[in-house]
Amino acid sequence: MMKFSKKLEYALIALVYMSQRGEEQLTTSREFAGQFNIPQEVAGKVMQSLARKNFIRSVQGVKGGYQLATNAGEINLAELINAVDGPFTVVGCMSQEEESCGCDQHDYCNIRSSMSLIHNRIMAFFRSITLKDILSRRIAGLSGESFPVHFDRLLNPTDIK
Amino acid sequence: MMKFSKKLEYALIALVYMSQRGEEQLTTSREFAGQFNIPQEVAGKVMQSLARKNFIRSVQGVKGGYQLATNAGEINLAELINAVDGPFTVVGCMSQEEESCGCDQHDYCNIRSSMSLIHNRIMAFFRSITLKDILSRRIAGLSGESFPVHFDRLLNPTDIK
DNA sequence: GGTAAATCGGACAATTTTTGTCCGGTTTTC
DNA sequence: GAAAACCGGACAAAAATTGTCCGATTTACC
Repeated sequence: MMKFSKKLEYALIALVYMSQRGEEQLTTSREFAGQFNIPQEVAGKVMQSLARKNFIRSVQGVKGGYQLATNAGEINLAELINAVDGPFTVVGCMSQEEESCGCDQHDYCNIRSSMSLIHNRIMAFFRSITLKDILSRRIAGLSGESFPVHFDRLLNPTDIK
Repeated sequence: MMKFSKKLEYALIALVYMSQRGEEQLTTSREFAGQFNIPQEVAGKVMQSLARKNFIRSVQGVKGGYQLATNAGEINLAELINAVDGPFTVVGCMSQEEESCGCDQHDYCNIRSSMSLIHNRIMAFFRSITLKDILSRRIAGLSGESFPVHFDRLLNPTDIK
């Protein structure tokens, strides 16, 4: 429940992978798929999504491949989710117009305004996480202990638009 | 993608609904289902889940139904998700032991530690939202404007266990 | 004591979403 | 011109979600 999609995982893995080999390096979807045991076609599509949003640059033809965009480090998780999975909604009626909503019955959406709030919060959270954050967290290493500093700014109320 | 499940929605609606009619009031699953146009059996099962975790109290037999537990207001969203949908994981390998993970290949989990961090953050966020919060937000009314004060404490680093 | 209304709980069916596959096209290097 | 790459649509398979069915138990009331 509420799991990240595989496509998103693949996209993150790809971006991290490409970050870790030089900026200039070209990576083919085939190579990426091989390295991480991901179905080639799927890897291809994910990278295409990333290219469409200019998170990475595609080079066609033999000797082609993908290359990290300049300041890819600033890509945030919200953009990434949107690029790869389409719009994120914690609850169905988040995207629609005020009244339509799809859910029936009178008192319904009991919950709507709170859900909207939660939705905004999570969006703000995702917006605040950049690829650079993800990268540097890994460099900082290890799993168990206390909370790394550069995550501390996440989700303060002013982030809400 | 990453949507809350219907069961969770139903559970929230139920708890809010029950909160809004007196504490002592009994609510049958049939009545609840009717009010909100939810399939009876589903409504029943959701309420059973809630009862198993003692979020609500069940009274069997004719004239039976469900009753809000005392200080139900303190139930938090994380508990609720767990009760209704089972354990929450942003990414597959979150629940397993260190090594098994399920994902193959060498460099893999590129991403693991960052995902774990994100997972913890979201958990902390959900833990910090109580039923009371959801309720009062609704009373505070309206949608558009600035952020209500009682949500401000969410997600500061010390929440991480 | 029997009947009806309610909670329980398991098995299963239907639907939707996610994930992966296939195939043909275009671009470019050699 | 052939091979290796990106591109993109249609579709198939698998998994998860959602909903249905059925029978059992508990209890109020006649």
